[in-house]
Amino acid sequence: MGEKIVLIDGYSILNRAFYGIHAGMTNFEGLHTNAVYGFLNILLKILDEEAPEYLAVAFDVKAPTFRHRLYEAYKGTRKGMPDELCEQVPLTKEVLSAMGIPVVELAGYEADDILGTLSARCEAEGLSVVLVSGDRDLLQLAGERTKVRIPRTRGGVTTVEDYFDRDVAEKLGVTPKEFIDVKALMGDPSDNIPGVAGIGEKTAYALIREYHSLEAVYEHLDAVKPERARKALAAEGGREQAELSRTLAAIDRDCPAEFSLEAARVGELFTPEAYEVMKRLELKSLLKRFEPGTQTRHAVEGQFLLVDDFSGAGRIFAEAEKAERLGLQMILEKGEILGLSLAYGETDIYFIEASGALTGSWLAGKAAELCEKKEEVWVLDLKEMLPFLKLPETEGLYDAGVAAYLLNPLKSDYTYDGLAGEYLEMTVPSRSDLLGKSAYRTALSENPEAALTCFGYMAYAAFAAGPVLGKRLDETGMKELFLTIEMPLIYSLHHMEQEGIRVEREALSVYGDTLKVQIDRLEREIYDLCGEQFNINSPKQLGVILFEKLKLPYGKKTKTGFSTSADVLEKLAPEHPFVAKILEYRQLAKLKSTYADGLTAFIASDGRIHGRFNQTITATGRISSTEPNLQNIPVRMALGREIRKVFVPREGFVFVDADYSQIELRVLAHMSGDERLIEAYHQAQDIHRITASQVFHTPFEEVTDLQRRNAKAVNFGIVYGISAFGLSEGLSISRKEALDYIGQYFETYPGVKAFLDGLVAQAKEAGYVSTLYGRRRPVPELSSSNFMQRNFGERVAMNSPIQGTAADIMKIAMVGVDRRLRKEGLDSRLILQIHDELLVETALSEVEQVKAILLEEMDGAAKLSVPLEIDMNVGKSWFETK
DNA sequence: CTATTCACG
DNA sequence: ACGTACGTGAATAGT
Repeated sequence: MGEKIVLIDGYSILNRAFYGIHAGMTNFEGLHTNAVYGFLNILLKILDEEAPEYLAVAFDVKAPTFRHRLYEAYKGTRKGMPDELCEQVPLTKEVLSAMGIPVVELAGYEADDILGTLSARCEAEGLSVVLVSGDRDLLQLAGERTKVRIPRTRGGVTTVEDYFDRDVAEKLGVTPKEFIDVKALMGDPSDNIPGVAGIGEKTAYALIREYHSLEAVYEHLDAVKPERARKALAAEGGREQAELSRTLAAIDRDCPAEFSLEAARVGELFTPEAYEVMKRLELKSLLKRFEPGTQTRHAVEGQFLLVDDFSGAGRIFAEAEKAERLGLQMILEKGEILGLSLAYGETDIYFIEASGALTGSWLAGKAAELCEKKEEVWVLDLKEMLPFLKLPETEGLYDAGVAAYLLNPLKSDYTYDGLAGEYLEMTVPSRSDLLGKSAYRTALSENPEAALTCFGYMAYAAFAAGPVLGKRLDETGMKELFLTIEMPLIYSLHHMEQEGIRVEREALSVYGDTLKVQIDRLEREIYDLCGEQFNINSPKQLGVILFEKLKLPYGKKTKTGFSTSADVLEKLAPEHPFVAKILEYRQLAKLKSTYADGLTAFIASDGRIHGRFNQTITATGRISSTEPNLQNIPVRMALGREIRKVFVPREGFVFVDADYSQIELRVLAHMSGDERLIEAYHQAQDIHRITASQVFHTPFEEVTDLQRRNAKAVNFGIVYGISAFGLSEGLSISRKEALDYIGQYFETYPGVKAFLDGLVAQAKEAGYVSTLYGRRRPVPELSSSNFMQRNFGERVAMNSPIQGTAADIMKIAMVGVDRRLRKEGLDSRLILQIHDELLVETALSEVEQVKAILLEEMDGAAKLSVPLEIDMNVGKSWFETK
């Protein structure tokens, strides 16, 4: 067995990678990195599979080649490459150099020629050769000991087609050498080579299959069928064109490329230099493989077992019961149970498929049993599984995703592959690597091996990462937060999702119809006023009308043109009656599309909307609401607020709504320990008025509305992480005046200033800030070299502990309220949380009891140095609870 | 798939 | 000189 060399066509693989992977991928400095990422993924995959002794990458040089001299219109590789791709070429070369992989280039020749030449030389030395390119032209180089590999990336999944000479013959019906003559006849549209006019791909292959060469085709021209092809070949200049095309298509296998085999010997690829480059490019999922000193572990996927019979399942359940720790994952899709994955040892990883008598509900029952019995069970996304597990709060059952969220709330998701990479130093294929975009059910029948791998890793990642997550939570002081707030909260959120909220479909539809009438009227009026029709919903078209046609003065500009946002338009309204119409149109259009029509689509068959409450989205610890978002139902404007009339309790129930009054400012008072601010809260209800009184040195009763408004804006500013610019925008005053207010505020409340300064200092030193309950938010922006980013980091450092602590308190209250409603056997249920507000659908007979529970649990959630005020309202709709 | 806009706390 | 208030999600247009 001889040695092996892998030769890669750099540009063509970059090209494939560029178009195969979402193009928006950039690093912190804004450099595009998607092609580099894709290139490296393909490179590493090939290296894994081939384990070659030698490796080199060929690139085209941006200069005319011999082909351009022969044929002027020749297009070649580097024409028409987008800038986003061009800029990644030097990055790729940098990575390759850091990995010690030689790059071969030669002016006047294409990468194809280099590959052709090097493969010929290496073959002559007895090596086997692997050529990697995205370009099928290379098939002419396939040989007995030369394999051509063509990777394709589709939807993030890379598959590779492999060709030895016999594969070319088998799949194309021509030999690699004959392939050149096929190209001579058909030309190559991508390189602008026309071939013989009138001969397409099909005919070209048919001719060469029959006659085996261009010469032979012309020797037997009289016999050529069909007639159409014969005429095309015989046409004037046809043969000359074919000869030229052949010269252009033929890869030069003897060009003067400089190459030393010894330099191409594969050494340590995962060098510290390579690690540094990866880090700079922020190719995070690749980073692990480059981490100095750590060896990537590959789990043995072959040991995952698929089980679909009772005796197998029974044996696994029995074994799982004995294990001390379990990773468990129900595989769910569209409300159905497809199966259950279990992992309880490094090699005990199983997927039990729901089929036949081994039903989903039986599996769910067994899974629930395990969760209840076992001391330590780790899962991913418990909330999604609860509708099937039907478990009450269960000790020893932990959500690895939620744990990982606490450890780093900035990640976009908490999927098994990320957990494996981050907490197990293990590179495992992601769902999309394995299954592409196909549904679990489809994958299970069409690609059971990949599906098994995917499902197995889910349970394994939870199983293996669990203890690591637990340890990290301990080390970071977040274990209690996890166990006493986040884990119980999963059940409360699940309950709210199950419960849903009743919506009057008819009333919502009437509301939408009313809006439609108004919108149509406004649309006509707008067209009349400007004398033409256009798409009012298009900021681009609207900008043209406003600022070019009507020549109104434009305020702000966005990256793409004029800003037409509401604050700009409001300032413009006095200039032209048209502007007010636009604002009104926008408002109504928003209400109709997002709320009237949008909400209707979510009304389930039980007449209720069951939205989702997400626990692992926000950077600060708040929950988020989706499908639909029930946390942004209109309330500020009268017309929008009307929509709340369609949210009603079921028969015999009312809504009890409770909200914390200014919880964030109270949290600020407590956390800062500022004595005057604390005292202010003990004195009066109206905190903005008292702030105004103290900051502007005015007796409480004499505070003007303007003073109060200003103080309120400053209070907001403080919570957001104060900046003079922001405050000046918020109040429409000069930066200097804003700075003045801030100065006065800090003079009045020096404790607040010290507190906020301390937060920024702590963030700079430790890299994160914390809430009162130990929840952390990393602030990586503070170490940025970008001024704007750093400023942002400072505001985040000031805001997150405040917003986050308020979120913690609300979570404690929610869990408390939910538990008590159930424990006390009430029919009333918590149905919504809107950051500082809870909505309880309350049985008429339980109103007083529920009010007491809300008050006790919300007030008792935290003992701060200022009182927690709670406002409460009862109503027959969400509109009435104000 | 990104940018813009706007609804909420 | 730089150029934004903090945290979200959904609809729409347009590349």
